[in-house]
Order: sequence, then structure tokens, then C-alpha cells
Amino acid sequence: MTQSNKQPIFPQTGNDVRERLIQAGTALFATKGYAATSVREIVARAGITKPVLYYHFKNKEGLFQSIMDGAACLQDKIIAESMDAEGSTLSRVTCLFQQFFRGIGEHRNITRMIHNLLFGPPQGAPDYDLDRFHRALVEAVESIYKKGLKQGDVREVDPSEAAYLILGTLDFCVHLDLLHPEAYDPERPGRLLELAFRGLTGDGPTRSR
Amino acid sequence: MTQSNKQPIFPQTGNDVRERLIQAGTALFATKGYAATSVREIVARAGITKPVLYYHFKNKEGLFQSIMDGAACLQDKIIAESMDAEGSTLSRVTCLFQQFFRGIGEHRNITRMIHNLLFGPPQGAPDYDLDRFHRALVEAVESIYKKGLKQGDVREVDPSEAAYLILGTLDFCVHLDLLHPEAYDPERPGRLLELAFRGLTGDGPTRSR
DNA sequence: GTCTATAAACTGATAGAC
DNA sequence: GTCTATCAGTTTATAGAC
Repeated sequence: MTQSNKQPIFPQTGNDVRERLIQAGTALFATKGYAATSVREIVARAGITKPVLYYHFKNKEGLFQSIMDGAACLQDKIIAESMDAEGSTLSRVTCLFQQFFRGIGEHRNITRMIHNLLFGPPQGAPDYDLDRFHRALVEAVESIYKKGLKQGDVREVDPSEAAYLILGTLDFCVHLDLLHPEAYDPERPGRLLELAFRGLTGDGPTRSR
Repeated sequence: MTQSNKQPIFPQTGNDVRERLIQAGTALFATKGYAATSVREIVARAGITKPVLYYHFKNKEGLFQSIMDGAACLQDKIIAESMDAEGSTLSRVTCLFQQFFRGIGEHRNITRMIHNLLFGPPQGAPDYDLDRFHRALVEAVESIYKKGLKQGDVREVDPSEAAYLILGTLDFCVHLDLLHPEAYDPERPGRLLELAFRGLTGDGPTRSR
């Protein structure tokens, strides 16, 4: 037994070898992809040697799994935080968007890595329930919309359809952010969301002027 | 000089060795990614041997470039065809969507490959102006929307913003299609588009009932 | 144009010293 | 826990026969 027990998903201090390997692996998997990243590169970036990786994780795949588990945990946390918000449906969705984009900003590499795996080729990466990242978001937005239906401040359309329209705008903003980070506009998600909601919320704000 | 002159991007007959290599490469790059696909696999799938690939294309990268050039040509054709359409802005965008999804259906592998490269990791793939696929779509929808502004059947919002909302829905439909092909719904793009347009076109259809 | 055979480099992973 | 040294397998790519 190389390890006495499971290590925490998010190591506490963060400067130990294990954390350095997580960081290096995330950065490289994110920019080059799983298959194109060699163990040599990872350990070189982490400033250690190969056997250290095989000691702390079972192998390259083990490092990958640990990274993904951490990401799943992170997304759950972000969504959970924004589900408590009160107010109109639009403001609640906006809150989710803000939390989401804050998370993206703070965890750029892991975001890019998930995004790559979700929308890119399997590229030889180990199996993982990638769909959970998609599901979690759909369920969150559906849940918000359903509450909106009860509140009566949104149109009577299939919550699933509404969620797709809403997530389409979020999706596109993330894409723009990743594809053209130089043209990043923090106001854009909110604007697009409002644009989408003018339809969803009926002729409310539209009537003015 | 191994080739007397440039071969056409889309080989005429399509059963020669070159075309088989293009098809095999596209299929494998699309499902496994560039880095994770070996030349051995490509030539095996094409039913030939390695040196044949190095004869017809310069190398693995040369095959990739040829595939991408073909894809760019294909997208331009699809967009051009749907720009001629007449009618309301909604119907024109719907037409673009239909053409686009028809193209996706008929050229599934190349679509997936582009999508992977656009939204996935570079995965060691050669440089390519991937952004042109994004730009072409944005410009097309912007152009349609601008005409809509002149026609007066859409709201006075920034055509770029409108294009983003519209393309967000298209984007999300493509994602759903690739992620959950079993749940494919040919009516969904049209429905989401209508949902988005209820906002964009103001309180027109909304007023009824 | 297509083949067999092989070169040269790189890959993930491990043994064993410290 | 971390190292050096090395293994066996795979990779891209080419030389040379036909």
C-alpha cells in the first residue's frame, strides 16, 4: 500500500508535490489534451521526476481521475451556492451565470480541460462520466425555471426547452471566452441573458418605450 | 516532385487511394483526435500501407491540412447557398439552420472533427485558422440580421449580440446532437430559434392569447 | 505507386539505490 | 519519498526493392 488512505480532493496547503502534479497535469491536459501530453512533460513542469508521479498516483490515468473528481466537486459547489439565491427568475439565472463565470476565471485550466473533454474528442482519455457536467447545469437551470413558473414571472414553455435556450447563451459566452479571451466582455453574458429573457418573460420589459 | 500539381480539394470520383485516405483520416481524427490517431491506423483503415500516405501527402500533417481545406470549402458552400433565401428574418435564419444541419448530417465525421478542434484541445494538431469556421457563421447571421433591421422585422439591437444569441442556440443544438445523438430531435433547432426570436421580434406573436 | 523492412525517437511504466 | 537508469512497446518517417 503506497498511501495510507485517500487524499483530500483539494489538498489543503497546496504547495506539496501532489498539488504541483495536479496543477501541472491540469495545465497540460487543458492546453494539449490527454493523449498529446506525456508523463515526462508533466513531471518536468511539476519540477520532479517520473517515479514521484507513479508513487502519488497509480499512473497517468490516476492523475487524470483525481483532476476530474476535483472538477466535479468544484462544479457542484458553484451550482449549490447559486441555487440559494432569491428574486426574479432572470436575476436567479444571472446569479448562476455570475458564479459560473467567476469559477471559470478562477479555475481557468480545469475549465478548459472539462470543456475540451466535453466538446472535444475522447483523445485516448480514460472513461469518465463527462455528461454529469452537462446534466448538473441543465438540472440547475430547469430547477430555477420551474420555480419561475410557480412564481409566474416566466412564460409557460417546457422548462427543458427554456433551459436549453438559456444554456445556449452561457455556452456561447464560454466559447467566446475560450476562443477569444482578448475580446472578453464581462457584461456580455448579462446582456445576452436579458436578450433571451425578453422572449421568455413575455412582453414585460418590452412594452416600456 | 512527387505530385505534378495540386489535387482538387474534393476529388471527383472518390474511390481512389487519396480519397480513401481522406475519409479514413477524417473518421479517425474525428473520433480519436489528431494526436491519438496513428498513421498505422489511418492506412490500415484505408486498406493501404504507410508509404502510400507519405507519397500522396507530405506526412500526417499534410493529410490533416487537406482535410481541413476541404471542410472550409464545404462550409463556405453551405453558407453561400442559404444566403440567397428570401422571406422574414426568422425564416432566413431557420433556412440557414436547416442547411447547416443537413450538412452536419451528410458530413458527420468532418463536422465532428471541426467541432473537436474548435472546442477541444489543440491536441498536437497542426496550426490552422480554425477561427474562420466561427467567423463565417457569425458574419452570415449578422448579415441576415442586418437585412432584418432594414426590413424592420427585428428589434433594434446590436446585430453582433443578436447573432450571438442565435448562434448560441445553434451551438447548443449541435452539442446536444453530438453528445446525445440518441435524443436527437429534428424539431428542436426550430423550436429554440422561435423561442429566441420571440424576444428578438418583440411582442408580435406574444400578444396572441 | 505500392510494397517490406527498418531506422530513430519517443511513450508509459518500473527496478532498485539512497 | 525521491532519485538514476532502463525496459518494452509504439510512434513518425524513410530507404530501397519491385
